[in-house]
Amino acid sequence: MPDEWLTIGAVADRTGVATSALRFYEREGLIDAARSEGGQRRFHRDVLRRVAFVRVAQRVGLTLDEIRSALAQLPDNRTPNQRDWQRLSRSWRPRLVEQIAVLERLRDELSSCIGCGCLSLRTCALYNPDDAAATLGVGPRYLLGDTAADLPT
Amino acid sequence: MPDEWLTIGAVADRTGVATSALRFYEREGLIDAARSEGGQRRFHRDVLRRVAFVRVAQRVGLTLDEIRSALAQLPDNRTPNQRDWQRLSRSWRPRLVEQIAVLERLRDELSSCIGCGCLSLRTCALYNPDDAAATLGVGPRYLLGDTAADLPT
DNA sequence: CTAGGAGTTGAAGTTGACTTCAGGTCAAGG
DNA sequence: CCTTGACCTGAAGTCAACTTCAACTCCTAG
Repeated sequence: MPDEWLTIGAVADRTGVATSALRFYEREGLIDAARSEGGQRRFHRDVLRRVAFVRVAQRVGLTLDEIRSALAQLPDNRTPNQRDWQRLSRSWRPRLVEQIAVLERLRDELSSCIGCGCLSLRTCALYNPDDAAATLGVGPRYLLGDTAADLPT
Repeated sequence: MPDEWLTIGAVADRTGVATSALRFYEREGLIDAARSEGGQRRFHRDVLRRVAFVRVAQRVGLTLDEIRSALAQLPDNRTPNQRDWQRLSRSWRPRLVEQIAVLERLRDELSSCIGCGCLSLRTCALYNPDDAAATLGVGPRYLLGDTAADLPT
């Protein structure tokens, strides 16, 4: 146990993460802690960076499961350095880029759908997200069961 | 009850939404259904459009609560027409645009953070999302508790 | 030395959006 | 008429990511 350990409250203060969440993270194997003689948690300073990593990863959209896997790739024989953290977080970028693309597609489909009487066409890309770009002709299913009579004049 | 009602199974087939979800939506007041003599649900064709609306709204990121509120603005004395649906879905666009902006900001901060040794600076915009652009000087809190000694050489 | 704020545990609760289950009833084709 | 797949209900379960609770114990400032 290093000379300058942190209590759970100190970690909570510094990271802005509730103590209950920190205990939860420990149970989930995302962080770990030594114990005082009396059984209280004593955190190494490194935990601050780990917690920060977890929170940012969550913002990117990773689940705790995925975050745990990512953290497992850190070296366990030494304190992770800048390059270690970089390697992990660099892999988030494609994911973000993909998420942005999905939302942009949705935004654009929404526009064209507003023009087409939103949700009233069998082949509406909005309601048929999976193959929006690919299958604009005839889908495998008549999505809304509309007939030509349903369409606005 | 119109001549051409739909059973719950038919609605499920046409919309791709499970019967259990449809019953749930009815309980939640998102859709409604008449009943047969024997007590089985009989849906008007309009429900297809409503269900489609719900699913697309979910993709946009609305909660069922919000969707219920949106649906409440539809006229209840007549079948909603194209303009009615348009009005509702048009309001989604700013929301989507905002979501996209958030992700783009995150993406860009991630890039610059990779350059700065991700998660190691007190003022890291990544970990301090709320006022990322505003407070690049001195934040109200020393986020990670890092000192100059922690920074990579 | 002691008060009381900080920390401990395991279990249960929360939220959202459903799904699953048990134990029935309905209804349409043969 | 009968079978059988579709449908019914209310209650309970699921999942993720925590929070809350009760009933303690620790530990440090005064």
